[in-house]
Amino acid sequence: MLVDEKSYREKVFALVRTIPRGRVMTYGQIAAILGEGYTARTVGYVMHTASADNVPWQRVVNASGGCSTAKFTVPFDLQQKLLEQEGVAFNAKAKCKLDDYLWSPEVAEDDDHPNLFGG
DNA sequence: CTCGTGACGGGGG
DNA sequence: TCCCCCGCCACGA
Repeated sequence: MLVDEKSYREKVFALVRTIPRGRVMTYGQIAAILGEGYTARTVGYVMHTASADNVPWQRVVNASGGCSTAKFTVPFDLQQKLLEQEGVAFNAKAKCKLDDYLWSPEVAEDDDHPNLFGG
């Protein structure tokens, strides 16, 4: 690859772009996969610089399965709404079930879930 | 170069 | 189970 020396941010974005519709990843998981130098904190920082045009930022949630963006970055619960449109269900506590929706690029083929994107 | 910030995560009460 | 505190490291002024 000609551009293996991507920016710190580009690596995060590249990974986020691999998250399929109807699935999510957590900041900590992304940091763990990218490895050295990456922490949930920095991944979160990087994500806030992302553009909706370049990255499906909505598919990144915190370790609790909730939307950290709901606090102030975007109007109210936009992220949750976007995810719900993709088939990700949230409970009354505004958390999605990570056991069902968490995406792992390394075990992508192991998915025994139904086609959430079906539509 | 230095200081403070921030879309996080884990442990204890 | 929820809330608070501390540590983590890239970025911007």
